[in-house]
Amino acid sequence: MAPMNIRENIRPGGRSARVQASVHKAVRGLLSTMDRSDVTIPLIATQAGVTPSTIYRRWGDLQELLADVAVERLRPDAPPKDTGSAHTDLAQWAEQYADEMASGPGRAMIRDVLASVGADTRNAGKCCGYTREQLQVIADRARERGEAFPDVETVIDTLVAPIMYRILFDDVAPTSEKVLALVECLMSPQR
Amino acid sequence: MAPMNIRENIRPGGRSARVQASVHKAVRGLLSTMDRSDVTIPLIATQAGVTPSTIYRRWGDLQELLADVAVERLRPDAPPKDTGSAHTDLAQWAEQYADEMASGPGRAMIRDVLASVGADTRNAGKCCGYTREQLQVIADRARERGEAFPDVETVIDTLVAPIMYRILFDDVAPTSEKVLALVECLMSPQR
DNA sequence: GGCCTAAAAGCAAATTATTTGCTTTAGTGG
DNA sequence: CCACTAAAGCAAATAATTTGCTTTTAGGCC
Repeated sequence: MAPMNIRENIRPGGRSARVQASVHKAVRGLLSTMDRSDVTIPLIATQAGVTPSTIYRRWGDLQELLADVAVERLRPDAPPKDTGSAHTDLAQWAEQYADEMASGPGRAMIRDVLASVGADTRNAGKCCGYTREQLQVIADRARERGEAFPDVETVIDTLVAPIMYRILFDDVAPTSEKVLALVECLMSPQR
Repeated sequence: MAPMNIRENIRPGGRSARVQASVHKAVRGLLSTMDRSDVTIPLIATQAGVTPSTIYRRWGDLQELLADVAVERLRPDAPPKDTGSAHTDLAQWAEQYADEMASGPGRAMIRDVLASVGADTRNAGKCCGYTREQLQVIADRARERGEAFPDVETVIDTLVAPIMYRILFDDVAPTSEKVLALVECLMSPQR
């Protein structure tokens, strides 16, 4: 009933860390090979060289585990590229964001993250947080350069939210033109 | 493996329709009583007076069934209220939409809908379709009155998407002021 | 280093959910 | 009214999940 929560502080070299790593790796491997509906906890356990009960006790159920893996994969590995101006920084970031999120694996990861209910793990919140951080980097860079740049929350409302909405509900990747138009609308002077 | 798909054409008075109705009713009843993680297919089957295998064969798994029920509950039961002007029509609709979607049951239903993968049932698409229809009614009314009104897709990008994004990823209901500000931005003359 | 402790993992039995082959029933069209 | 088909029931087989208990492991302390 009450699901597991995933501990935040795992000593880096310890057994917990090794188990977590091998389970995550097993999940990634299996998801890349087979249909998600065929991935089960006993299967993952076998792949990871771990007993199923370990996974049940640590993650609670498949959904939480998939969400945990997805959040990690959705974490950006680098700050947005510095292209010389805030406008092009944002445009480039947005195009990449839209592409990644609209891809098959991207969509699956978003679904996994949203489907997990875990009130304390706040998976969806983490993803949103990553996006905010990335946008903040662009915003800070703009300020250093003395360029005008809208509030990060405004960028989320105007640019990120529509991209995500289309992907989630319309099952459509916004075209590059559409994304650029949204960026334009955000960065154009009359704001 | 290959999940069930839910038939579109069920003869109204038939046995299928009765089974569907009693299963849906059982799901709604159970969801209102207990935690969603305690709701299982055997339980629903018992409540509905049906065998579990019937549910498995028709819906495939719990997720698909919950999504099926959720889509039905998310369908608006009436067109948006006619308040005399497009601006107020939209404001009123948006506030109600935000409230409903941000409520506990609303969020749960959205999650259920998004979590179901069923490529042919297109649950999320249906929800989005309902929203479009509602907005189109407001737009048509505006046109009849000779009022200016933005494109429905623009309304989705500017108003609906941010509301939904905040609910899904930030776990926050947009405040009434925020919603009204978005409406304002959409309906203000400089667009 | 060796011992103690707590946390996490393994194991296996019990429970519960899911799948499946076959039978029965209800609705439809001749 | 009878035959046919689609969906439901039933029950046995399989698979997943939970749980109590045992074992291992890493960290802290002499």
